[in-house]
Amino acid sequence: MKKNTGGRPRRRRDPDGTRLAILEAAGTLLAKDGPEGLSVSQVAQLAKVNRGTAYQHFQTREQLVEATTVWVSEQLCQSVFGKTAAGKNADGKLTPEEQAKLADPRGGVIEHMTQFAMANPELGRAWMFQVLSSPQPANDPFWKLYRHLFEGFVQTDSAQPGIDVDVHTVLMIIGTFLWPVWARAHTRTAKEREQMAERFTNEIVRLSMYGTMRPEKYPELAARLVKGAPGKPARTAAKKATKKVAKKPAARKGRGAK
Amino acid sequence: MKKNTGGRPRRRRDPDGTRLAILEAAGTLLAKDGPEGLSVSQVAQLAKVNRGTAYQHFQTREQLVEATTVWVSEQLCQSVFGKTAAGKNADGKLTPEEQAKLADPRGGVIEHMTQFAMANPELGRAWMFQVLSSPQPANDPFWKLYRHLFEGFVQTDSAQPGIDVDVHTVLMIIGTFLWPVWARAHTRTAKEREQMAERFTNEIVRLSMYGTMRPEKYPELAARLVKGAPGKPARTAAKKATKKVAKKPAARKGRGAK
DNA sequence: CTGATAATCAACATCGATGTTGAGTCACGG
DNA sequence: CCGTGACTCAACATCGATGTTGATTATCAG
Repeated sequence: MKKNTGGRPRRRRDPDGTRLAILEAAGTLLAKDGPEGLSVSQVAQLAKVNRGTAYQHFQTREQLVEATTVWVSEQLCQSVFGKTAAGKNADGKLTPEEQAKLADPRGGVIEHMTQFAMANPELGRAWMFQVLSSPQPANDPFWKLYRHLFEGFVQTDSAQPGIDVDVHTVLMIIGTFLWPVWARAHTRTAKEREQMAERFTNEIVRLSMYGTMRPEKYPELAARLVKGAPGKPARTAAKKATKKVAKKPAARKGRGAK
Repeated sequence: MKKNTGGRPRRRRDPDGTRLAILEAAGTLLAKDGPEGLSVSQVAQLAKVNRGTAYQHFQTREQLVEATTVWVSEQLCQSVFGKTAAGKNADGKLTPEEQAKLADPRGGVIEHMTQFAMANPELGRAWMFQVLSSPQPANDPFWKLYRHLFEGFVQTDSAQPGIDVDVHTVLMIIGTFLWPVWARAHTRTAKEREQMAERFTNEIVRLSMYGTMRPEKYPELAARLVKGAPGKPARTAAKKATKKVAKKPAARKGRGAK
């Protein structure tokens, strides 16, 4: 008993396309409002899809958020690492090519990440929201992959000794994705943004090579570092990370009927 | 015509205390849900205050969020920097003591920040949400203060040449506040958390002193760095930051009556 | 061409959140 | 001792968001 009275023409039937449209819209809004701020209505509106259709693809708001976060993470993995070095070499050793790729500021992972982050600030932001909201940020596939690559580099003799892999993963990943947020606020043209990206990779490389402090100016600090900090060995310390698969359902705030 | 029928006993009259309770509750929830996920109802419930009371202190949800963010930032400034080095020496030059304080890993700003961040992961998280949601992250007082201090350090001869202050500010601030999020997920006892804090400061100091890559392994990279990147001078480049005070009202999603 | 399948959508019932109002209650100054 | 004003709170009206249902229609297999 329902004719298509006015309104926009019925959407062409294309399940996968619709699903993708919904995910993209959800990603955009995720970047704007965070996981708790996301509403199915807004997503549907932005995706130019009836809200009911969204519920056809994702049974509940929670599931939509969930699906969107893994989709975002997949996008990141895909775009930054491609299918190269995805699963193989899981023993922690890098092939020489991978090691070179990681370190090289031209065409290496760092530049790749920065480029992608600058080009897709929304995805990066959405991903950060997700990380901030997750009880186990390090379970994220992108996070794991990056950490794995970097750990491989650390074990080569091109790396300085005593690097803490986890601290570095936090610094690099987060920095790379937050930089575009900062840079957006200080640029107007695409050209400027390109310069910002370069500025970031340059500084990362500079930092990686020389740090920020002149060691000769801090003799006793340097002495303390070589023999390790008082309380701890200060080694790479990849600590097995108390697994504890706490997968709580996390009852939603309370909106909606039955 | 309203008696106190059942319910909890009326709250003792204490405006400032109430206001503070609301702000603290709001801060906690801000850390959990982000600015868009914050609801006045939840805040009131957590603060053990009637929802109407919250509206007495903050006319609207938006204003509550706003007030909470500035409060969080103030807490941060207060706790990390104290009232030392707040406004004076705004010319960018650090006194020798300040410079020493900044750099010293024992009792310096870095350790201070890390300690505070580890002790108050919620505040840090709330602050990060805020930064992520703000169109102008660098306008945050805490951000400005940290940047100012670091810039002072960069201009001393204890610093390596060519440091990009903005990139560093992003890395350090964000890293410091995200580290506790990661660390929380991997620790159980307070002792462990203390070690995590130390691990972070140690790595920051190590990174600052030696970087991650052995320069001798990357001769042509090193050569490129000293004479600057091809496209740009790659100098300190503190770029005057297009002020543009875009203070948009940012119309709320649309809940609520009239 | 035709019936089955499933994607799309409008409408419904329900609920929580917002912001407002007016009544109760405490504290303090005169 | 008694207002006066600030503070606290319950109840109201309204609106948007959720999740469900059943009608409609595009697409495909036979």
